[in-house]
Amino acid sequence: MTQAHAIDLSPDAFQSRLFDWFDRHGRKTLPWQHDKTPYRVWVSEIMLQQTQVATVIPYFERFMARFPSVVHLAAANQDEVLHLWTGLGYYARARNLHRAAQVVVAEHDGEFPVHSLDAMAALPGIGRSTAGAIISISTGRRAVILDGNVKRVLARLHGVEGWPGRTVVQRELWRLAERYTPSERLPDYSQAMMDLGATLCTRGKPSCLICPFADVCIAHARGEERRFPEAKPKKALPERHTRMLLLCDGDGHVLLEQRPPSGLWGGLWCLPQFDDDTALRDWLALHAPKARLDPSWQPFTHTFSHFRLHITPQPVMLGREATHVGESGRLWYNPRSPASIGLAAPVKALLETLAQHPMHAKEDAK
DNA sequence: AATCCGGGGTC
DNA sequence: GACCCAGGATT
Repeated sequence: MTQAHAIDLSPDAFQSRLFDWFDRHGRKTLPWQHDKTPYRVWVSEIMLQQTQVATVIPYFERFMARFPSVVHLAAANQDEVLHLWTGLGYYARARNLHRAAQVVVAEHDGEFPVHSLDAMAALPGIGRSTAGAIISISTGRRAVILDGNVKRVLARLHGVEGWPGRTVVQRELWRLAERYTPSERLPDYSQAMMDLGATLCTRGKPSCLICPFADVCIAHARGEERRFPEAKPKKALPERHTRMLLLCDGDGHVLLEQRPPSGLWGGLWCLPQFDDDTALRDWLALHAPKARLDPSWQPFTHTFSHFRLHITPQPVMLGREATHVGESGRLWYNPRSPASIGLAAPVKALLETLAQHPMHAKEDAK
């Protein structure tokens, strides 16, 4: 995690520009933006976790109509809470919401502990950022938020490198969020930061031309808005192995099979595949008992989005003897005069290799 | 401190 | 099907 330059913008100047933008362009009429009680703000914040505003609105209104207060919610059956959540997803949120309501009633006399960030964050489903949002928006007391929107804004503004899941990056973003948070207009500030991220400093196509911070934004100066914040590093892909049978007849034709219409390589033509050498030999014993196995070719790797496939090509020569391979979903392919069919990428590569180095009955393949 | 969990919308 | 989205809980 590094920052190339420090930007030349004091917290005062930052807040001034942000409020000016918010007063003109911020969202102020969302259902949870009037009557901003801790209860209503809490429910909205939980619903909005990992869920977009447009999706949440009708759920929020139904929820408030049925459970107007934390006492109503605490007294409800979990089934009914989940029923009102159906379609919103992440149902653990609803279970935590219900449990937290019962804790608030049982341990806090039905009042959210908004005077303690720690007490708020101790409630099920409420973490540091959500606690800060509830406190700042519903009470106006100074509390810091750092949700996905704020992370994106700050990472771009300061050119903060690294994935925000990493501790050092997270710590730096919290430090910046703390630094810019004012002591006045807290409800507007929290809302403005989220609005900026949600409507202007968006992930895909940020509207830098109308951004109040375009002149001081590190990411914009570099023309690299899309690089911030960095995406989660892709973890090592699972490994799988397969053997691909290059079954060649006396005319140099190769047996192909068509894949099922859906799934991996759906509908494409492919070499017969086997999990291991035994399965391949069993298949040959059944369909081409007189075939001769050549030495297998050098294994190579094909990478999918979700796993890596190690492929060992196994050439097999047929003489003039008859084979017992059915016709359905199979064809004999001539590598030197390719047909117009869909081929899986590694299969295409193997067939091209075969076209350049045809196997002969008495010659070992490479 | 890093990983896990997890559902709908959108392109 | 990949990727995104107002994170928290778990280990």
